[in-house]
Amino acid sequence: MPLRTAIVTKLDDLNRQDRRRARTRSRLLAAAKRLLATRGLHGTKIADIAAAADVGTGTFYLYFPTKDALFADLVRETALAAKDAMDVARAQHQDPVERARVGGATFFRFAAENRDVFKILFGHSAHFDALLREVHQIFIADIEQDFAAGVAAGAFRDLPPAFAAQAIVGMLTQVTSWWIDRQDVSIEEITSMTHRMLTQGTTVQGERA
Amino acid sequence: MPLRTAIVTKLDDLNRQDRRRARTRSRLLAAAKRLLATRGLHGTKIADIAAAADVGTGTFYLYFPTKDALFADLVRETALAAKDAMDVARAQHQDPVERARVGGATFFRFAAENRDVFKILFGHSAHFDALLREVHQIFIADIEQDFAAGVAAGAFRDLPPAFAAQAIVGMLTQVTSWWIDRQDVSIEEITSMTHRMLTQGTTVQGERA
Amino acid sequence: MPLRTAIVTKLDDLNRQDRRRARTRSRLLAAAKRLLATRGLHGTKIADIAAAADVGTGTFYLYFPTKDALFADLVRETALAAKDAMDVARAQHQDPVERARVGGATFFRFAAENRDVFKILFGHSAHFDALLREVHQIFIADIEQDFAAGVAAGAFRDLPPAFAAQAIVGMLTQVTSWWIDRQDVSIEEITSMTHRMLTQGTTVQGERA
Amino acid sequence: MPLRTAIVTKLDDLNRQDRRRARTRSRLLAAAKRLLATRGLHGTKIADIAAAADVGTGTFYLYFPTKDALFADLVRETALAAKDAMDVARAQHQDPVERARVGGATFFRFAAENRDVFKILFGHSAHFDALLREVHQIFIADIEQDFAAGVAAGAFRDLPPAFAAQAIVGMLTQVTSWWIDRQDVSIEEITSMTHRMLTQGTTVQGERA
DNA sequence: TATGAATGAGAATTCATTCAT
DNA sequence: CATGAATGAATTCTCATTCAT
Repeated sequence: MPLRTAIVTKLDDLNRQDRRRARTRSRLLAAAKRLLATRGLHGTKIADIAAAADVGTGTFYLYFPTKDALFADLVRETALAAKDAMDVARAQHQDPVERARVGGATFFRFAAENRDVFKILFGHSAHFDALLREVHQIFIADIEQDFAAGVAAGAFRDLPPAFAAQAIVGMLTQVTSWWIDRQDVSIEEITSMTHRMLTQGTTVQGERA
Repeated sequence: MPLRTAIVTKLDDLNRQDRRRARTRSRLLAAAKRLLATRGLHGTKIADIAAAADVGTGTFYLYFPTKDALFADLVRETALAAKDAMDVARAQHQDPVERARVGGATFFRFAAENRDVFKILFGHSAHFDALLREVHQIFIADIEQDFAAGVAAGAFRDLPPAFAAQAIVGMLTQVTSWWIDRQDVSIEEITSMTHRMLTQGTTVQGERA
Repeated sequence: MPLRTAIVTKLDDLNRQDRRRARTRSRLLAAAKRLLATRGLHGTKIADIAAAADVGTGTFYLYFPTKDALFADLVRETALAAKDAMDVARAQHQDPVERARVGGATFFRFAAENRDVFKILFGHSAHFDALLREVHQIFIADIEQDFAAGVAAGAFRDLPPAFAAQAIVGMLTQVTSWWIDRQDVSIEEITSMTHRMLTQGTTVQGERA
Repeated sequence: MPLRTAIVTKLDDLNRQDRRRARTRSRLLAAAKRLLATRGLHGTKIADIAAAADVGTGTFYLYFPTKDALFADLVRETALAAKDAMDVARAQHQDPVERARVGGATFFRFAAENRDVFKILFGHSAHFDALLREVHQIFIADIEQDFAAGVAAGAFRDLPPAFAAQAIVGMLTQVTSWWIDRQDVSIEEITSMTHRMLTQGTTVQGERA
């Protein structure tokens, strides 16, 4: 065999190997995505992932050092892909409000196209889903009712109360979660800022409809 | 022993038993609250909770069938207490906006007074919490920056961008989480409603400052 | 109160106490009998027995030192009662064969009247009942078939094969069980004696029909 | 590597794996056999079996879901092996009586060669085995005495009373155990059949000595 | 490289028994 | 006497990770 051919063959082999590795890796990720979305991190065993990806248990460790590492890779890759999509969309606009709008729209669209991972990312990790929903519901029911009354009274905008309640609870809980281990912001400030933001919105009055 | 005395004694016994049981139960809940807040659910062993409550391991099982069950009770009881506090506060007012304000304020105050449980609720101790924060941060950083630019440009209200970003992400993610298993709302509607709510707020323009 | 009356009262009290104790004891035994027969020794918890007897858990220990002790009492009392019944029946007869007959008849009658305890005693203790039956069945099926063929060929007496197979297996297994940790009898002797006993019976030929 | 070789290697691997699994499984069974025979089912811990088989604790669970399952497999496999041996022996003969004889002889021989498992089967190691023996003894003592008297009186064949008592009790108890959950046979029939079988044996009178 | 049997530390869970009331 | 809450030693079982083939 001529030297040149040998080298080319060797390169081909390397490429084939690489492609093979990449394929196995994504099969593992895809299998994990499926299982994690339904069973949660704790409920998903490495052996299950390997079996679902149709590789041996040990093979898993040739691609990921631990289960957590795979999980982290999965989550990070998806988050970065979402961010990229949002960046691309926002780059089309200068206006801050417009940028915010397309950012949000892209986020939602991306979520729709990646339900599995988003369930892991933002939906709560399977095991306590039911509980968290149940607890959220306690607050949401009240807010929904109050919001509907406010709409009827002409005080609140005409948004579906079920939607508004979710949005409000989302803001309250995230802000709480953020604030809870900070010492530098007083609760009064948090209360007042959240109230302004919820009632009046982010945009300056009159500037926009 | 006269009959009357005997009956009273028996009733006393029942009450004593009941009180004793109630005491042990709350000691377990209190101990769990402490441990879960710092070590997370996975990191807290049942034996640890029992030890911290100063009871035997087996005693735990006289009150809760599993660790998850205790966790669920803890979360539920706290949520209901928060709801009660909010109900009391809201009952003082008729005006929908005012009711919303005191509701929120009470929620935040309650969170401040029950940091331990809220830390558990928001998973500030979970195993992969660091990862979820990291990922959230990816989105928040962008939004914060954009929001700051919008404030500078006079488009957005003068709210701290760090706060606003949290509030926005909270709303987006909760709405996503809510919508993700629903078929009956289109993503365009979600996008548009969320945008209106975020930019213009809940209250009808002009009616309020 | 006159002395005499006081003494009588005291005696009455003692008797009442005794009767009360006896009653509680039999309620515990009766409850245990019921539970043990269905769930087996291992599957029956002391707390269950106490609850079924409608007494407190601790009360159990005022009557029996351990679970095994109750079990032993139950079994021994029943066995001795059976033995007594058999003794009474046998005492009516001089003839060895007749004594054997009424002994067996009484044993069967007693078993019929004390199914629960007999299930514990001779039926195999619940947990492995199914397995032991399954295994017995392996042998019994073969023997039953062979026995039926032997009856058809005029070699064996006209007994129901299903019955005969049970009887044969019972003899084989009990003899095996008895012999298995003895060194003083050869297996050839066992084989030959068992065969003689099974084929020719216990009674001397010709003497009886 | 030529395709043929590759395939052969893969097959070899599969066989190797299979053989390895089979080896581990029998080591576990052998270890269990040893321990169960001496310590009984309850007294034998899974960790003990694994240790005795020189494998890790977890390995046990790769082969048997529970201790009971291993026990069941052990018993079943032994019973089937015994049945096979008996089948082979019986196949040599046409005559029903002869078939019965070699069947019994083979059963006994098999028991002698598999004392360990038979000890487990007959519970010679169970927790309350001592109790059951004690109780059996109550009946056996009487029967033994009566049988000896019957032999002396010339009514019963000259069989060792200790042996005969075991054989009789075995038949009685097995028949009882079989009959105890049946509704379709009267106790009088059972009594009479058992008596005929015990006294006259299975073979037709006069036809054989 | 791929495999899957083997590992064993670690956690959950049970329940006979005690004992303060 | 009666009670049933409390105990904790003892066991079972899981599953991430290793490694010989």
